[in-house]
Amino acid sequence: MEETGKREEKKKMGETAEREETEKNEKGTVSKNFIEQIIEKDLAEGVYDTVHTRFPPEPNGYLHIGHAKSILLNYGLAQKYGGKFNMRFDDTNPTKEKAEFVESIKADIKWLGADWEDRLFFASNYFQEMYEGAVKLIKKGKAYVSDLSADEIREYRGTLTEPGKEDPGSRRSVEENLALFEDMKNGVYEDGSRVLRARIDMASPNMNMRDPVIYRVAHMTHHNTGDTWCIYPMYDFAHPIEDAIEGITHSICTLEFEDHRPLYDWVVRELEYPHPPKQIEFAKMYLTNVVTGKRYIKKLVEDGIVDGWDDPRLVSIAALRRRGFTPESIRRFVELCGVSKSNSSADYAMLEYCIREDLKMKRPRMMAVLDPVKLIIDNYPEGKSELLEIANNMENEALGSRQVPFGRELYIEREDFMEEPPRKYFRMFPGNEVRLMNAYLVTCKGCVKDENGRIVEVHCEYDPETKGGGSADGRKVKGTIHWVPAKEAVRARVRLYENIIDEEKGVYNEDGSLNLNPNSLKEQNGCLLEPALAGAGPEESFQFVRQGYFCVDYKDSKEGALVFNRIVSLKSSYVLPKQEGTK
RNA sequence: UGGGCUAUCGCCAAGCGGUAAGGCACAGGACUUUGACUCCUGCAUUCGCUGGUUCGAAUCCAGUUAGCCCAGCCA
Repeated sequence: MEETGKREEKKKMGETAEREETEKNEKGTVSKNFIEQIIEKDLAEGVYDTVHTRFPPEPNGYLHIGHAKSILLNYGLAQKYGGKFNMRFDDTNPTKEKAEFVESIKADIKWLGADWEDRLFFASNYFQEMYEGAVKLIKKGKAYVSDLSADEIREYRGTLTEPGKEDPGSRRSVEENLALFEDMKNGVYEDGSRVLRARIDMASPNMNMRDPVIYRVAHMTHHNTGDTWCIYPMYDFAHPIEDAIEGITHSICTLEFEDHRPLYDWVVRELEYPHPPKQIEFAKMYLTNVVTGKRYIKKLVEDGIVDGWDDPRLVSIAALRRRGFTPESIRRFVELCGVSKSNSSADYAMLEYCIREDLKMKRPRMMAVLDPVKLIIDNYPEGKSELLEIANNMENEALGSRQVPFGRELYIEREDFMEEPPRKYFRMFPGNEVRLMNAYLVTCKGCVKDENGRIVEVHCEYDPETKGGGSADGRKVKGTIHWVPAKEAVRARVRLYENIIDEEKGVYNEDGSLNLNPNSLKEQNGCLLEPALAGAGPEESFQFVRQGYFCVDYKDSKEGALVFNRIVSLKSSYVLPKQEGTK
């Protein structure tokens, strides 16, 4: 919502300043991105009277975070200007497309929250109109059938610095072209033997304008049209037609298509579409140090390094979802990144910020001990136990509370005890008093080790007057640590992730292979959770107090055998000194 | 070496001739029953570089450098 901000003008600046003022929203975002500026200008000047965008993926793979930006941009623009957003599969090349991807792409986009309502389209449903468009071009003398092989076409095209040569097919008559194209359509020719080219300018400095191929022969079953066609339009010819048919106003694509815009405009002009759509290019944006290449991910899967396209260390939409990212967090991320024309790549820290921000108030904050060591409260009566009522989220009462059993024997985090603490360590060490979160103040009395010197028990004494964690006499403790009851705790597996890429050295090695981080996955098996977590269901997420945000893995987690993925750790300004110990 | 595009803080990004927004990250400090959160504070005399125009330039002009994209019958 824009703030109305009708304040009287203290400045004489007039409208400009006032308008800028009203652009500010609560989040402090001030300006419009360049696409919004173009749209508003178009609307103001009556170039268009509505906004209609689309997301046009080819169904040839899985969507990743980079696509999310395009999806959300297109959808967001339609929303913002009260227009429409279409979902369209750009399936003009049957050799690369599969129906299974159609479904996964739809699922991902739905999950992200982009709503195409009833406007789900396939470019392949426009093949007839595209064919007629091609015939129209031929009749206008703007297209011709070429006999050149792919290699010859490349040769004839010239180079970046030299103009191309005329294709011999270019001299054919309209009638001959019509007949030949008809034959192409009727399956007379083999794949690759003939193509239809647009007649533009073989000497153009823009390679795309050197009589581009607009139709090719491919005897192949199409996932949508089956064997109806054996000629298929090329992207450059098909896309503007698709946009024009659907009444798209602003056809947003990425920077690499800038050189294609003259061709896009040429097609729309030659085919005389009354309301020409406008192509606008923006810079796609990625995260630093992530893997998105299909080949690379395929290899990671084959090598057993990841367990599929949705491995939580990957950044496909499915992987982000499995890791525990929310649609809201991704939307926020895309929004924070902005839209521009300069190639850039965002810090992963920005994404982490977004998910922490989203989950902070929404999810319960529970206690889970990842690396447990037993804590015994020597002066707590043997056999006694009590139920503590603990708020699920101290900053959000609406999340209610749960009960946690408390007794003489608990588990705490191994790293929350040190026999010989370094400076500024204010967790448990002999003689120190700390708070067991929401329970009691306890004073550490020492520990018991096994024959290898490994600590097996930590001992302490509690102050019965401090139930709930507060002290009657007002004394304060520096440390508050989390715990779980020994008897009632629930076992779980927890996966801790680091970037799959070794960030020090970047994504690729010199030989082009991936520079993998061997520690990208660390699985902890004997984690202990407070009992309230026992019923956590698939994709449910929690803050594990002092540890981070975790999400139940929907693939591997089962009732009684919970598996959690760490979405992101909490920020921390404290670095635990290196422990030399039994490892 | 042809054409297109881009250069503003470590990472994003506003700015559109009137004297460098904001976010992330980072660093201090306050608060704290999460070393979290929250809250303060700090963080580009300078906009790739060089000239020019102007009272005034990140914004205009000229030149220069760097990066990205284009020679698929891929999208």
